[in-house]
Amino acid sequence: MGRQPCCDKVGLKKGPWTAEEDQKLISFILTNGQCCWRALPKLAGLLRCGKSCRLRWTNYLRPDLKRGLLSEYEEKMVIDLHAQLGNRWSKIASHLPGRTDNEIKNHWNTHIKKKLKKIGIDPFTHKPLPIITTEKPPQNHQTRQEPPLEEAAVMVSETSLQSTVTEAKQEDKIPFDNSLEVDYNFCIDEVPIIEAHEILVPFVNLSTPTSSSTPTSYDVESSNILEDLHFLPTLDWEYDLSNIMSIWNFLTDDDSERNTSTEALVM
DNA sequence: AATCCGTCCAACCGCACGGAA
DNA sequence: TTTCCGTGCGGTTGGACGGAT
Repeated sequence: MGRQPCCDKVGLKKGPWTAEEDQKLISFILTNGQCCWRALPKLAGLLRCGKSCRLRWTNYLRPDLKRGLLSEYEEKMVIDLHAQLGNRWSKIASHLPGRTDNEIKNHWNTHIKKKLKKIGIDPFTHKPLPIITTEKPPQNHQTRQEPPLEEAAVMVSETSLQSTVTEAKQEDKIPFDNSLEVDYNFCIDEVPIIEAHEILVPFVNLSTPTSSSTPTSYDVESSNILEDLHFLPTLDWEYDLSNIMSIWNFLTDDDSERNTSTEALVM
């Protein structure tokens, strides 16, 4: 049967938005609120499809958006959330007030992926990348003795990942995929199941507005995330977060500081 | 100065999902 | 239950920009 296109594309404008178009969209939404996106362009006098208007609004014009590069803290959150949630950018964005899924996705693809690769971590699995040597790889992986330092560190994220996937299967009805169970490669019996709201609460607390006009801003510098997370049951959060911070030092430190970070990983 | 090349990011595209009829 | 519509989501694209040659 085929779906109808979201709008009649004939005569509609594509490409970058002009300041005039932006102004029309902003003033219409501020006056009338976000109504039916399909009808909006006509009502607002725009030669755009509704989808384009929605995207422009949510990704660029919304007044509560933060602009500019992600802070260090936000990047750390993105990495940890990606380890838990995978490429579910909208879910990740929902934990970062004022940031859009598109923005986070772009930042991941252009910055964070490179940083992770640079330190030998696969950005897709959050596991160490295979070490490239001139020798042939051993036939039997069980002969491997010690995991690289990064592997020990990223186990934190894998733990979170497993619990979140388990939860997602229950709540979001993700189709069960046996390959997931195999890939994570650790015993889920040892992993406490954490509900989503238990994970989110500390970050929600952190987002206490610092000014009434900017409800999405929060004072990252003055927050003590370790203290905020202590209420969580059964997990040694201080230890785990210290490891996360150590991973982050790998991402942000220059080479002269890297040895210090390495020491932190083996504590 | 000109060209090439890589990076970044706004915007587009197609699919999936949920709700209404 | 089925179909249709509106919206959301994630992957991809294309153009602007800046640095290297």
